[in-house]
Amino acid sequence: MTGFQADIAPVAALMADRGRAAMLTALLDGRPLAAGELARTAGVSAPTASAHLGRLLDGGLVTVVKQGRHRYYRLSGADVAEVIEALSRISAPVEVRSLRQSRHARRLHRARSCYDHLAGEAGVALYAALMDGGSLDEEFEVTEKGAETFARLGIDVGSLRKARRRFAGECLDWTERRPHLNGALSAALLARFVEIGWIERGGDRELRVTEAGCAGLADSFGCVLP
Amino acid sequence: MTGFQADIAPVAALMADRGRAAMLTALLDGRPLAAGELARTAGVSAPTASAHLGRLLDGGLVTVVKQGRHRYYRLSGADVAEVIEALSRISAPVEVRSLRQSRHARRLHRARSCYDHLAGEAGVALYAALMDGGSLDEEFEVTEKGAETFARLGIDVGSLRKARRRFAGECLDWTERRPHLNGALSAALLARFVEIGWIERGGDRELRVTEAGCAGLADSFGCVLP
DNA sequence: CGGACGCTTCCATCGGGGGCGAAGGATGGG
DNA sequence: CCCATCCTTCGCCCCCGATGGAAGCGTCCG
Repeated sequence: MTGFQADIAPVAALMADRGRAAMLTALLDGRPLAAGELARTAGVSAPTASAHLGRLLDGGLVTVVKQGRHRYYRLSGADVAEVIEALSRISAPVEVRSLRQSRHARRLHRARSCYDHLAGEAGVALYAALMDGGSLDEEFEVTEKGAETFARLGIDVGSLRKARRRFAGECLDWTERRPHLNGALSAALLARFVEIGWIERGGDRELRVTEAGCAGLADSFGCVLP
Repeated sequence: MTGFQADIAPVAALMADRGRAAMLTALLDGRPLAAGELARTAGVSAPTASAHLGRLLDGGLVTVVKQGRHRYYRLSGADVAEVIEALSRISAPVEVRSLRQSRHARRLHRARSCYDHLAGEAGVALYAALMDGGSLDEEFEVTEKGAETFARLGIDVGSLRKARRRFAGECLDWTERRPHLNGALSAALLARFVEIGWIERGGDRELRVTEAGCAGLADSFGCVLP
């Protein structure tokens, strides 16, 4: 125990900047976040955030995964989270909008936008329902049954297919660690859900499945939300 | 859990300097250290160390107690120690002389010099034995029995009494949290113990009670060391 | 292919913190 | 009463790191 010597100053220095601390705190729950989001969270410009993230990366506090043109950063391990929590315990609490914060986190977990499509528990559940219910096959092609269902919702699968964008695919959901649906189809679904009042947009990526949406999703896709 | 927000950057900044980190690590076991010692530990000048300690004090990571012309700093609580330990876990280990370090700490705990007199477990035990055995009374005066014992050891109580320095008193032992003996008498005792081979001086405040010393202390004062 | 977007690299600026020497208080010893 | 010791304050220098604008690179979209 006593006698173990470690060079804590460099790691502490990585947490000693307000911007980096905000980023690390934002990553505390293990959910990966894109560089741009972290920049907004820290309230700094993109170049500054990039420099900060580079230092955190060098120091081994975070890891990065490239996905398309995004770079998702996450804490490198639970050890790091423990340090942040221990530090929080002896630090002055700041801005007691914690209630708001936690409510926000809970909502993001349940349903959020992944750029233009649905993610979170709801996204994963919908994807599972689409596959299990036979609306999509394993090649992400719309089945006859699926086409019928989508048409009934007012979604023109034919025009979606003409878009250059990928029609549909899997996207690993970061909070659920299970895939949700991607691509033009998924984007069209979310847009339509918002149009017909099944989903409401909140601030900051928040999405909320309405009661009508809950019933509609169950009715159309056999999708039951937790 | 999630949603708790704290301003960790300022506290982390206090640990982000190599010198301050060394000071905090040196204080990890809860033992108070004087500013000068901390300066040596950190390898910086006295003014620099003073500035660092001032910042640590402002930040609430350490507390200070004035004792004479010394200022003893200690960690303000177990919370702080936990942060340092958590940080150590994710930091690169440094200089694996940990065996030496821990041995040193153990020795200081058992017996060390408190400037010119004996402290640590041995110091506390000797003081208790002197009082319990009736060599000193409650006014720190030497009793008849005590005078005889001191004389047999070759200590001239009379000349000690002539010194302007305080003859004897209590000094709170920082590791034991119990008092040990202070003043001219205590200094003379330590000096004499070294002369007659009961105690050997080591580096860095270390003292070691020899086998002869163990027997002699038990014989002369009824002082048994743990 | 051209435009938009996300992110990074390069660059110049600039403020704050670390460093020590010298001097000033405070305390204790003789 | 003077000196030694311990620590702090003051003053100054220096350098690292934070910052954002402009430009470069890869990716996605149409």
